[in-house]
Amino acid sequence: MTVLLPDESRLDVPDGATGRDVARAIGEGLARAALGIRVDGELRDLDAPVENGAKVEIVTAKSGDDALWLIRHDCAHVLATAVTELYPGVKVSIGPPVADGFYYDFDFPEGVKLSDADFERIEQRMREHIKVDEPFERSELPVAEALERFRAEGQDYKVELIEDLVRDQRVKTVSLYRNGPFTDLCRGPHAPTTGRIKAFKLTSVAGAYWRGDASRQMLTRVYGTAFLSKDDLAAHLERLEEARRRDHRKLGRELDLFMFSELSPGAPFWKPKGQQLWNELTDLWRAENADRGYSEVHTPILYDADLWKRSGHWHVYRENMYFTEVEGRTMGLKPMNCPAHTQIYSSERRSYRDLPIRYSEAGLVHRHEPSGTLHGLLRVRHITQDDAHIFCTEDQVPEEVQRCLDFGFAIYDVFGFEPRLELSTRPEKSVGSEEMWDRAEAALERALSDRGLDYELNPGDGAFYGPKIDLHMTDSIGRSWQLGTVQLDYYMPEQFELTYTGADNAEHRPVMIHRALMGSFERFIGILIEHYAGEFPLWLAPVQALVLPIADRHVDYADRVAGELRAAGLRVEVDDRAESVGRKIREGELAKAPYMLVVGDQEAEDGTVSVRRHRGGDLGALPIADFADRATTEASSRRQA
RNA sequence: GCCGACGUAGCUCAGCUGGUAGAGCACAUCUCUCGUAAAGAUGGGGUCCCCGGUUCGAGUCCGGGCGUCGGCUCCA
Repeated sequence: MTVLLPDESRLDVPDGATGRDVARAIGEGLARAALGIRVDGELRDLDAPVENGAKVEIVTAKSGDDALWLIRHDCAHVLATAVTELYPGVKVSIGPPVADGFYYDFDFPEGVKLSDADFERIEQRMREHIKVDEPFERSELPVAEALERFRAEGQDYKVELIEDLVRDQRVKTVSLYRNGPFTDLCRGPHAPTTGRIKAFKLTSVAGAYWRGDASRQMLTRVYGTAFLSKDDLAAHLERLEEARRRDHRKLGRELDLFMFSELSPGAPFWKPKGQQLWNELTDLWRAENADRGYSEVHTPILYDADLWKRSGHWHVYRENMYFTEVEGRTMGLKPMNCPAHTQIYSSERRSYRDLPIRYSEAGLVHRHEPSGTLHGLLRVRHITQDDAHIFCTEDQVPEEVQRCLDFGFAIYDVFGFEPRLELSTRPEKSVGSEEMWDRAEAALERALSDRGLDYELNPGDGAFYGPKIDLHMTDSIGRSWQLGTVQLDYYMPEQFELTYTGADNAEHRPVMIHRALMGSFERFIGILIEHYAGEFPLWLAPVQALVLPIADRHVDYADRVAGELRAAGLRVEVDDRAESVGRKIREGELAKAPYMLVVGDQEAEDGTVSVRRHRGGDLGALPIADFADRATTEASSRRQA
């Protein structure tokens, strides 16, 4: 028979040939290096047979993700091997490869608690299994036999998995993989032997629900990662270190931006420098909203529970809201701004001539996020959304949605974020007619396709009241975040009986578009801190220039310099402590001050400043006015170079 | 909320099997007046997260709570 190779050439191989046979036919070296095969796009074991006419690609260490997937899957099995040996009576469940490594979920016997202190012992045992290079042997077993086997071993989770396979997919046989003493129910594929794992490390231990279901057994998940070379592992650990170095919680403390108190979990306290950052972002937000036809509003945070009953939040979201009694009335803190904006909308009679009406608000909402989910600025209970609601006619929806997307792109562009779009459609639990949803989804699709935008489809992931487009972006170290969302809403206008008078002099229902682009100021700033590693562009930097007098006699001149620069609109501080210049520079660098201006006898005499750029070193002396020009020009352009 | 770990000075952390708490940095005072990443000396500073228990005695052991961290679930 014949197989097709990636370079389009054909290769004749005997009938019934396996991937290994194909590799061998190409070259003995390739066969030795092979980890698996990709047949017509499907990843398989190296020893799996190939079909006549199939496209066959040999996966080696150079194959990137495929190779990593295989050895990480292998490594998960090796982990389970070591754990089952070291902890008799442990039950195994599943152990897949994931984005940066793999995990395996275990159910340890009563009384056994695993912690990362146990990793060394487990890793040692894993190394032994890798060193002896145990082959992964695949076998097919009739379902009945497999069930009997795992029942006898007390492996309840495996039994459940097989039972589900029988029920959902009507399988007759299941595949098992054995490596050394360990046999696992597994679909595969695997690399030929454990020895192909060239570098691995267990990274953390955590709880995880069996099958992701919070009502079921909590298992112990051990995370690890594996690579094809020690260098790759080292590079990965270096990346993790980089992420830790950029952690906004650490930088927030070091740069004096914000803090938290045990007395108000999930609610940041903004210190003067952090507030400065916040204000700059607010200025950007306000200017852009004004340019794009939004009217800024400001609404209360506390409302009678009746409002929440009407908006539906009481029924769906009560558990996550904060309530208080006020003179016998139940009042609730708003978890969203939309009901507030509907109040303004419906405070007057509206004409079709008024639409679209666009209300923007830096809306303060409170959501009782579960305690275990709080995470610095990225997951808070006190949330300031860059919110807006657009009330428009059905016909205006596509254009308004496009305007929202353009707005989002413009904001992200300021920070150099690359956006990615997802369209989410009607979920199972939804309100409104089939026809309405079809129209709404079509409107969103049209908004996307008119702009020629690529997007991913998320069927069934929309909000209960309407479909949405989510805006995701990637930061400077490759992490993806969901920031913005543009949602169509046909429900809230109905609930609040919003109307406008049409050209036909009849009452019509407007459509509401909810949109947030940064998501929340808190989260967005957290992401910015990590994106810039605390080294903000000049326009955002809380302190733009530090003036460093060399000796006490230069303080007057330093104050004069600071005064002139402030008059030019720059944020400047003078370090007038009786410390050495070396010390002041060191601390200025650690505080990531964009500019440091050293002034001594020479500068005072010439009316100059010696400019030092953060990370850029000494740039030489400039007249004060020249530096002011340079810095104000730089700060006035928000867009990244 | 669930699983696990952790909570000691402003920060980073040490404190063995229970015997009245320590370092570096930071801070204060004094001396030094300094040219591109840390001058020197002296000193102050603790409800060892909170509540309860065991004990002659608890930072240390036990129980409960709160918070933080890593995950899981959740994010309408």
